[in-house]
Amino acid sequence: MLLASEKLELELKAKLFRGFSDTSRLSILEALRAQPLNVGEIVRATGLSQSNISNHLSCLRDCGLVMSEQRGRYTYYRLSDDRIDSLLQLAEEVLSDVAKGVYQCTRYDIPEGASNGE
Amino acid sequence: MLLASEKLELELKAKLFRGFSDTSRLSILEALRAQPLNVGEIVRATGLSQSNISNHLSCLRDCGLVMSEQRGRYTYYRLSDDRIDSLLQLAEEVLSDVAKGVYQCTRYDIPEGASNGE
DNA sequence: TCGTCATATCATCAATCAATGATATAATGC
DNA sequence: GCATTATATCATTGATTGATGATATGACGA
Repeated sequence: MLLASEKLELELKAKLFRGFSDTSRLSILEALRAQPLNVGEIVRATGLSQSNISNHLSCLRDCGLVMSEQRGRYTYYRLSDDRIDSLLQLAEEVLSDVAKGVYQCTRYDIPEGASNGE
Repeated sequence: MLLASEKLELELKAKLFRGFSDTSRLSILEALRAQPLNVGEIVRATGLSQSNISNHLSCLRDCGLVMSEQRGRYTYYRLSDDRIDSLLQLAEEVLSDVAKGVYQCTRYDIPEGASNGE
């Protein structure tokens, strides 16, 4: 059984991870790893729709994963902290090493450029 | 725009994070951080129902976050890798430091020496 | 073999979530 | 002011997900 404070911690942690748990948000985060971008740039980088991006960005902001800054009519977004980058990095390592099973589950056979390019 | 292989990587990463993105699963993982436990012990540690736990455990196993080992009629579960622990650790640090906003969103009123200033 | 304990699975229902298209706001330049 | 561009918000819809209770499986001891 959990104390209220522990429960709250769990909820926060879950919320944090939920920020990472969607491919659209992940691709936004990946785009932002390199540099801050405005929304239009993110749209172009990810190929997702503007409203979709905008929705996810506000989710990411709520989760504390990104910060935004207004410049004229552009809104620039960046990762809120280096540790966000570290988390993504660590996840990659875990994936490539530990979760071979996950890879196998969804193994693909892509010659190259197969599957419609989107 | 993403290549197919990048898209797959994103999906795997999202799947990995999804394992962490639910309070029930997180409390299971937290329980397992200290030591391997069987299902009944996890049920007692978390206060969740047996079938709920069992469902989440199979999800966690599929995601590669935990491994199971049969011993008689008990099934013991443990974290599949130290980096799972590191991820949880890092998430805690990010939370306590970066995501003050998240804390504020859900501020609670713990009497003793809880909140840092601001 | 029978009864019991430990765990897994299944079906169902409710809740949450993501994508979309339409529209709103707000800054800019003419 | 008006048109344009950049971004945010909203409502709707479909999909995914989590909790639950019931039941199934499988190991163990009597």
